[in-house]
Amino acid sequence: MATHHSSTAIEAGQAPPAAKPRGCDRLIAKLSAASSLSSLDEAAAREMCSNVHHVQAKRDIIREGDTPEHVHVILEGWAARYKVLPDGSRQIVAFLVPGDFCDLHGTILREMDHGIVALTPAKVAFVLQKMVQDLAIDRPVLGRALWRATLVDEAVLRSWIVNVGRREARVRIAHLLCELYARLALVGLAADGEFELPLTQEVIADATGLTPVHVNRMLQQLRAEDLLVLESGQATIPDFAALAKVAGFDPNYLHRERLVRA
Amino acid sequence: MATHHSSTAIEAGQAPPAAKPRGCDRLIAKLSAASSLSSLDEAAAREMCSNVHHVQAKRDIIREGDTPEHVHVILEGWAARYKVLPDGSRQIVAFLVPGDFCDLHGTILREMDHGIVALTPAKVAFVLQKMVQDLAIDRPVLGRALWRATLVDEAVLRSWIVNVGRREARVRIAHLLCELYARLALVGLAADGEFELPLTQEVIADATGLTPVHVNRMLQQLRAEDLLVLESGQATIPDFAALAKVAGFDPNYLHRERLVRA
DNA sequence: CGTTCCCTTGACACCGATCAACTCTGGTGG
DNA sequence: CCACCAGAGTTGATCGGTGTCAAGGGAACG
Repeated sequence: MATHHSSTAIEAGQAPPAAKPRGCDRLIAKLSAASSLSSLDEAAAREMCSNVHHVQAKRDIIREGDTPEHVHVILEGWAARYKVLPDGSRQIVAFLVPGDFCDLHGTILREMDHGIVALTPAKVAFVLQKMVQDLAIDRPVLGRALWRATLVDEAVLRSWIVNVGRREARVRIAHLLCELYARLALVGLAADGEFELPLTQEVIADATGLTPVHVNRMLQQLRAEDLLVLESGQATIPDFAALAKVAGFDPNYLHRERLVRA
Repeated sequence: MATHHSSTAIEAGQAPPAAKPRGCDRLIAKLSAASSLSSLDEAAAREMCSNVHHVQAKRDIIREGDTPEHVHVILEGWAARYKVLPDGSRQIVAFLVPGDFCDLHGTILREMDHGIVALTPAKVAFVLQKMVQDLAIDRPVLGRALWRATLVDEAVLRSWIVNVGRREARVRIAHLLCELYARLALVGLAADGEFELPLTQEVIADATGLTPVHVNRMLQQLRAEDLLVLESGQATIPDFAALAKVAGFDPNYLHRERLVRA
């Protein structure tokens, strides 16, 4: 059900009449984070969002082994990259939020080496790979922004390796929360320490390399320390600096030139 | 002590007279893995290797926070990407072997979010970023190969998250060994189950999220199972299929179109 | 009003960390 | 030539963080 993304204060104030697909606003916010886009660039980005599909929660957007013809962009909702092991266990290797690309690498690498699943009902733009390639050539600023997004994704992957490799459970979860807050803030989906967090504890477990049971206990601990408030999919971080300190969170790896907040 | 990279059968058969810097052969082997390079492309790649520096073991090639002016390419020896945590512990997030790029992302991202350290004495090509950028435009096939290399690196990062997140110690190490073998084979530095592995157990520990003590025990176990032979920096995998089975190793994520071996 | 999904709790087992010592090797210098 | 030293590998004893298993509770949904 469309419980997530009830319109926020940020979205309000726009002309309500024309049902303009504001999903792509997130994409544009993200792409213009480094270098501001010209109106032509922005129009091109908007055109990418013209072919929108709705995906149900728990449905795969792409499967491992697929050779996608489109580049997929998350416009609304959450998704996750994941790999499954022979024993059936799952490791989530990235969370995808509005504005994120699922498979920009599909333009160069033939086959998906992992799957992408919708964690909530989601709106996903399907962009023909050819269109992306042409765009990258015709609009170099935009092309560069696309590559930039890929490289930041890579930096996030490195950060995740550190997270699962060297941090203990409680800190690991704290770091994940800090990252999600920072990334959501960048696209206007988090502010004042609050954001929607439509993740089950099992999903968090699969992302942090823990078990759901232990995630539960660690979340309780974070709540007991007043570092986190969770209620019905809404997360509140009362004191971001405090949480960041516990997590050892240094946002430099997100490469936000335009700072959102410390 | 140039103990590593004693000339192999593969390297033999070339004209020995001119001291041609064959370090770049590894680079070319890697870049031509997907699409064969024209002689012009190859010449361009060779030119990238013209400015070679020697780096001592344990010296940083780049530090976190640096804004490099060059793209660095490993021509000989091993290096590692790493991040250090507030408590001083280190997590290695990638191994770099001959043919690998240290910081192709430097052309787009300003600041390094991690350091790169030489694990052995190494030869490193310093290429001006501008040269790389021009090359990527003038020689599109080569430019594409560069991006391809970046995307494969990204796939390897995902694989590492799975490794530290969901595999137990022994299997984790086995998987790392499989990956290294496959990658080295691609550039002609591994064959017949043998390759040089100049890593201390501490380094392996930092890469797998374990302690040196436990790495030691797990390596002993792998040896006791006849899955691995280690002697003075030389690794032998008597039965790759068996090790791959233990590791749950599926090389698809390395995106080798030109298969080296199963 | 039962079913399903998710969160929660407790008892217990175990993998891997920690701490500390010892060996072995190669290198260095007296 | 031998004493010494530093770095790497090895071993054993013990501790603790997470996993595992199992059961119960609560909210949303049909």
